[in-house]
Amino acid sequence: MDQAAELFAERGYHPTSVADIVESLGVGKGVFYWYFSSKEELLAEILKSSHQDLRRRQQQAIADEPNPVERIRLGIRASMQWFCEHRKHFTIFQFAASDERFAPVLRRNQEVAIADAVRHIKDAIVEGNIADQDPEVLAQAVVGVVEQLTQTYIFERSEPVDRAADAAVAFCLHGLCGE
Amino acid sequence: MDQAAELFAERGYHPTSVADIVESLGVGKGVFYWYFSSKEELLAEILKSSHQDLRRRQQQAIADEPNPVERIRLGIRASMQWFCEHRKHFTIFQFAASDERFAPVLRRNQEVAIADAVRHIKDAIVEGNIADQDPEVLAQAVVGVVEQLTQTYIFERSEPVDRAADAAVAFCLHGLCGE
DNA sequence: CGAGCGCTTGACCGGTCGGTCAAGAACGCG
DNA sequence: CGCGTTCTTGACCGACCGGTCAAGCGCTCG
Repeated sequence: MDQAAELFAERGYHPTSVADIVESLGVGKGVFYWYFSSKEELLAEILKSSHQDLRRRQQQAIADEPNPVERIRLGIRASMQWFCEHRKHFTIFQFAASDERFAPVLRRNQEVAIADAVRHIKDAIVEGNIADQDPEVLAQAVVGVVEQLTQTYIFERSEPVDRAADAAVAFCLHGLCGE
Repeated sequence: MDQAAELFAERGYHPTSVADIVESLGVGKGVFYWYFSSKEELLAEILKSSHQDLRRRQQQAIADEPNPVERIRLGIRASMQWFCEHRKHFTIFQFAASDERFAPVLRRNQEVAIADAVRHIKDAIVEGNIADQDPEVLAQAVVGVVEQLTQTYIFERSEPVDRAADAAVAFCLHGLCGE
């Protein structure tokens, strides 16, 4: 499944044939259809498992951190680190978002991620560290910043994750105006 | 070309055949290859012209506005308005970003958009309305926020553009912490 | 009128794709 | 060893795709 993700990311979903996948694995075509009912199901499975993996990483990173703002900072950092290590999944996510068959799966995954973020934002609002605005809007905006900076600075320019993560955190906390 | 964009957005690039496109136009296949050398060139052309259209809209919106922060606000608003009216192009952009053949074109387009934003951010820094940080990072972050909020609130939840735009502007200016 | 050219048609081609299936290998078990 | 189950193979199928091209339409201009 990991090998298939690699191929999907390199060449795109449609241009990668089932024949390509099984060949790169050195197995016959039958074995593919023994474990997956279709090529479509394979991609859905990749989407699901990578989302779980990212979420696990976020939870590990913020475990036991009492300060909610610090949890957000660590979550952003962990997410960017994960994308850096799993660049291929980023491309796959982008494709999936553009395909009507996979967009719903992706949307549900993102709803979970947003819900996670919302919890910490609410905590921070209660503690008075974050202004009292709609937490979901804030969470969506944070996700947007993280994805954009990840793509530009980590993938396209290969800058260190730390630098990009610090920039993302700084913007998310204080926006254009600074503190 | 507009009709083709519609189909690409609805069904995706690969699943939309040249036969589908010419059929929906009620013309023969030959006429397609008279005007475009390939299906790939058609998409590249769509990418190019829609980028120009969006940029024109931004420039119209901010024309004659002396205050750089206000220009940024108007630019964000105009962009979200444009995406709202050209939803199909948003989906196409997403697909293009996931395909190695089109990603370079898209990247150049985005570089232009970022450069536009950077100019106004620099002006605002000079005037002291925006903190003195790397303007390009700020511009990238703004783009991320705009794209994410557009997708979630305008496309998925059909909220009014004004509300989404106000939320984007508020976040971009002051981040999580508020003013 | 008719020669030439820009434009249009749609049958056709070579090739590829997702998915099937009959055949059999590998293995556990009595 | 014989038998059933699980897993594996790769040739094969029908469908479809991007792209070509010989043929023809209709407009302009001499």
